[in-house]
Amino acid sequence: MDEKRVSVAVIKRLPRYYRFLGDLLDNNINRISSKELSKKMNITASQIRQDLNNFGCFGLQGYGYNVPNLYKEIQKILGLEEEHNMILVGVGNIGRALAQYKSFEKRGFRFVGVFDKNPDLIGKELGNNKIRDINDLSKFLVDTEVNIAVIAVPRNSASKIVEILAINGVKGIWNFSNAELDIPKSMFCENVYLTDSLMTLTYRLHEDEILKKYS
Amino acid sequence: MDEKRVSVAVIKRLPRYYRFLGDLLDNNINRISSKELSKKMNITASQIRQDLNNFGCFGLQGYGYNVPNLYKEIQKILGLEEEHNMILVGVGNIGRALAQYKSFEKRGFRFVGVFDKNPDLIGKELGNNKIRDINDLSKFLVDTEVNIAVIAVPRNSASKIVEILAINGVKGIWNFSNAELDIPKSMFCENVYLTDSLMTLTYRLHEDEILKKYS
DNA sequence: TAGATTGTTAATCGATTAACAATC
DNA sequence: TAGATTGTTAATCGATTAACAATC
Repeated sequence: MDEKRVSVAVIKRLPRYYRFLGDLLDNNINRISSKELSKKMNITASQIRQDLNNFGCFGLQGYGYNVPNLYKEIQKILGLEEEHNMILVGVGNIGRALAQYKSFEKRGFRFVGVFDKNPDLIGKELGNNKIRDINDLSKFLVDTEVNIAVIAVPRNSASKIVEILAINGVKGIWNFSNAELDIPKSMFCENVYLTDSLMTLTYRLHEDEILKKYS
Repeated sequence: MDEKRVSVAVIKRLPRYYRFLGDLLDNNINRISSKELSKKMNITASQIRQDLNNFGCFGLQGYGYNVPNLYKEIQKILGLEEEHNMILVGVGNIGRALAQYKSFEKRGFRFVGVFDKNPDLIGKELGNNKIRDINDLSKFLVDTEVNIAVIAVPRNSASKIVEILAINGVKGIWNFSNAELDIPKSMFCENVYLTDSLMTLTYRLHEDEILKKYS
């Protein structure tokens, strides 16, 4: 019944393919072989072909791949042809930045609501939205279809919000809080742990020293 | 000569261990076995022990791990005991959010300089910093030790900045631009591709549909 | 047709998990 | 000492790479 799942590693590479193909398009390159692309992307041609063949046969033997076509296919695979209604929960530094990020609109991501609990913020403008009271979130979700909730609240407020989202059928969470959210199986959560990312950088900066010490 | 490198997978898990151990500390839990921790973190106990033993023997047979001690060790491994001087390049939405992010200070990350090319912004305050002219970056780096540069400029301005950083001996780059930076071997770059992250989420939201289609 | 490059199967490599002796 | 749990070696699993027949 279940299709065999595509591995996380593959899925994480898809947006990168999409970016490189976009660049090729911008440069009016119409055709590319896995070998050429592999050189540009610094991965093996085998991996490219294997990755793509999880989803279909997009190439042509003896020719390679048609760039506009492959670009379009990956776009479809990534779900970028659909419109995505998003809400923002938590108008802090990060939340504010995301709400004002211009490129989202272009790609069909639209903030349809913005929420915070701070009375000083409620009613103020943010991007195209008036900031709403977080207490009205549940009510709002009844009337408006929302695909993705961007969570940018402090660590300990996050789980309560997930509950509300779950009850109201929001399927996707883009989590910028530092919390490890407990998500029902019907939902999907993509975490952006900024401090984790920064820490892996500081690790690398003194890796040699550390490895010498513990060896 | 070279120590055997620790795999990326392990390094990416370290900050997560650090977070969980921090929680345990907050709850005054002093001792934990790999088995208990594995249950909390939803990974295998084997993996925890394997991961940690890349860096040393932090446990005690028959007892488990001392939480404060292990926390401290991971802190050291991640390089969090050192102070980190950062600069921000690019005062857009994301840059501004990062510069104002409070938690950095607490953990020893300090913005010592903030740069942009926009004359309207130069001279204005951002956090504890006056926004400087990007043209003064090179000069600034001669006088000030900088460990990490946060790059939050548009895609096509990024590579020029990397050049300047490289010449002036900045070792770490935390890249928020959409560009794939070409980095000299002496430097380390941690990328935060926000749109990539969002795309993997939209992929998941319609994965079943896509797999059915291509199966 | 000859040359190129795919899609796909098979081989290799590395990471995760299991098992267990060492030892607190 | 008996029980628990580590550190570490061995087995398994999955992902990456290589090879090649199919085919444009």
